[in-house]
Amino acid sequence: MNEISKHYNPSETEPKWLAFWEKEGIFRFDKKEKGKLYTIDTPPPTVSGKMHIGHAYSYTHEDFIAHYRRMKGENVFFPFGTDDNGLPTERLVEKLKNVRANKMKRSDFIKLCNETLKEITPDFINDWKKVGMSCDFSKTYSTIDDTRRRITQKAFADLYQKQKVFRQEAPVIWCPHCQTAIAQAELEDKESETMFNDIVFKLAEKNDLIIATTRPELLSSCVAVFVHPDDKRYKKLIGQKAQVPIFGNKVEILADKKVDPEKGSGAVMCCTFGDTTDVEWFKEYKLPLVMSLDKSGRMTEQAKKYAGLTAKEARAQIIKDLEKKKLLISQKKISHTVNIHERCKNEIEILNSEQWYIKILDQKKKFLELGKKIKWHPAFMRTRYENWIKNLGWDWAISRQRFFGIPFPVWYCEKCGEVKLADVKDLPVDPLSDKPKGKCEKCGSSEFIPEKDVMDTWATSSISPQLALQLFFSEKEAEKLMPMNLRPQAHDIISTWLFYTVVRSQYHFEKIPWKDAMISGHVLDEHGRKMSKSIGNVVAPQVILEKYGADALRYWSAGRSLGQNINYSEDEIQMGRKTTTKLWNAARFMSMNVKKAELLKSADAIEPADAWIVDELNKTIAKTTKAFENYAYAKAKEEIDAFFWSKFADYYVEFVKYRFFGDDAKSKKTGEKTIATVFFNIVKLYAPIMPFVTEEIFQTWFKHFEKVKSIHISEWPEEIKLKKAPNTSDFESAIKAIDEIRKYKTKQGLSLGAEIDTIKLKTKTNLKKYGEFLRKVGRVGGIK
RNA sequence: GGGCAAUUGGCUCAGUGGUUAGAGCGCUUCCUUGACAUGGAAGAGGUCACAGGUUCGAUUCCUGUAUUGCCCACCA
Repeated sequence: MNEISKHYNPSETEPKWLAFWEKEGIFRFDKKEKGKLYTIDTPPPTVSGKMHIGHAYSYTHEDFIAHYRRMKGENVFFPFGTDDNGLPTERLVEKLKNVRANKMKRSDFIKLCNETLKEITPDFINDWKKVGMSCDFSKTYSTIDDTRRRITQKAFADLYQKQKVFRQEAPVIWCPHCQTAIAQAELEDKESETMFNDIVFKLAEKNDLIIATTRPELLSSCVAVFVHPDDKRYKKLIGQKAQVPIFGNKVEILADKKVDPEKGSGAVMCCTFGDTTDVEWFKEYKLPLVMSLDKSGRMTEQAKKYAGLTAKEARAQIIKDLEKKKLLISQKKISHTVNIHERCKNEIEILNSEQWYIKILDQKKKFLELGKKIKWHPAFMRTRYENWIKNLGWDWAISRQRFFGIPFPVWYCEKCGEVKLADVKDLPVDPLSDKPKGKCEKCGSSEFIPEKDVMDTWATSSISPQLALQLFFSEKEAEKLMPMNLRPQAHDIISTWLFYTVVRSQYHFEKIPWKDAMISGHVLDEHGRKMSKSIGNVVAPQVILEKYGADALRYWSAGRSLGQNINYSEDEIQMGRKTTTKLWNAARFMSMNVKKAELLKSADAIEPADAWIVDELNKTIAKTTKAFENYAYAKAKEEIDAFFWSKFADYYVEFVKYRFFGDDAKSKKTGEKTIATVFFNIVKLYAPIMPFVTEEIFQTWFKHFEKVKSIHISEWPEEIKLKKAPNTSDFESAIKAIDEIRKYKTKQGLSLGAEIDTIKLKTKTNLKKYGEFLRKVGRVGGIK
């Protein structure tokens, strides 16, 4: 066995087993296979070129569970898909190909998107394979493939028939850069500096009213002025009119409690629309709509002489003009937070436009109830879900004025404007190239205008259970499989993906989407800071894989309990690699001393040391199993580590050596069987966390134990029951005696292998029956 | 401003209403022991963020404060 290297080499082993698993279809899903079905709603990652460390962290978490369930004998449905439609893909393609979507022919751009995806997706998915994900990669889906288009459009039709979607002209959050409507959940905050301007509004009386604003360019959209009803300064002005500077029109002064008397001058102009408060006032006081900004962020005709300027240009010009007219009293620099679009980082506007929405505001209570029916791991994540719902202020806008997405299966009657929905059996359709069947149900016209908008990517990914299940199941079967067993994901998308999936599942099936949700935390750098390109502290999982292998990466990933953020730690990854080496060497030790591994039989008469290690193993199996049942993979890892390093390697291996090198054939045989049995179980326990090294060891030494092709479809360890096992209750004191001998040798500067003559030990327990054991293990001539 | 989480030895993390609070890394000393020096043994090192409260007793429960991370609100 000398030819077997002392060090385990993941760069040789990992590709070998990846190829083996693929070739043998170890993780291929077959719905006819025996075992209880366990279904996982795998997150389809957004195609972004490369897997990042956060992906590696959270995806391995769900993979631990998938491995465990599979070894428990369940038929694990663990699909894989990529989320590759919508704005993120457009952004990526624009970046990679150096193009701008709105400067190209729509069809050319879509073609380019499809081609680019074909180019980059296989490599992208490959990273997921390399970390050892046990998904069925033989059949994957893309959120924009034909089947997913059909499912998505059909689901839209379902919502339409159930009156859960509606089209409405209303204020909507708009990204002038992407030139599309976006949803509340797609906003991010950005701290920015701006000028707070005090501007004069003339009153009928002599006094002027000072208004503080950061957005003077919206003066032309000013439809009212608000003050606080209890503000003594302005109380008597309520109901009067104020004159908008430059534009000269007069607007009413109204009172509302939302005004903060402390802020600025305590009087605020309401524009359509500067912010969400404006929208509320617009609705509440039925104010007129005056839009000064168009969809590209330029001033409209409403802005008179400023028309055509960008908002920024107009702001500068208006400030100049106000100064000239002495209507600008003062300016001060302030820092405030603005909303930006998460995909492009540009400031958003609120515009009035016609969009498709999914109704959610009227069902808040229901969604809160549904959240209680899902088991959250960890439990506190539910609170985040609830907070989000409680604070929702908008229905869910799902239409996007973009190109690369799933089209709405809808036309509009040219004469009366009535919606014409596509026939379900014709789906998927593209209304731009396909024509509707039949006539307008309202007016009988047969002239239609196609819907140009596409759906937002969340409108597709929110039905991920169906997108994935229908890879292997019929539509009917898929519906019956709701709720699925598990939704794994990271915590940052509770307010989007998780919430939206609950919404869709309720509307389509009146069910929760899954029984359990496991929520992973984020990866921070070594010092607990967020990883970001600008700080330069980003760690690429590909580099770790190359350097240390997937098992080591996964070991690190199992290092903190579910839901907690983790600091990136090279030390911990090295610890993972050390563990693979240690396992490898334990296997070498076994193979040097055990010709052919055999398992213990329940009738085997074992010795105290054997009984002790089997007993410890049983405890470890019980604790590890319980931990995995509770998604506590970190706890599981800790238990296995403690047993393997501190009980098995540090003690048992030493306990059994003298038997292997001695003449007592029977004792030797029992030791061989015990070490094989215990180590085989250790390898199995580690398999979910470190699938590669455990497979290597299984295939090399333990394959004959079970008639399976891979450790990953072998049976999960169960308690080992032995009829003739001696009582081990006093064995701990024998171990203490060994510790004493070791201590003595260490103090004397002797090697632990050194033979010594006699030693005196003080004990409470009678250790006579362990006399030979202690002498041999401790290499002592005599013990008193 | 609201919410969630975290705060335990130099570092990264476990853990518990009750005798001396654990592990790994790092550190010190020793050991080339017939699996492994990517190893082994022995050891130093902590008033469990801070302040109150509940309790016979709190690191563990409650309240408040501080710091960090995340989510949300604010954006006139």
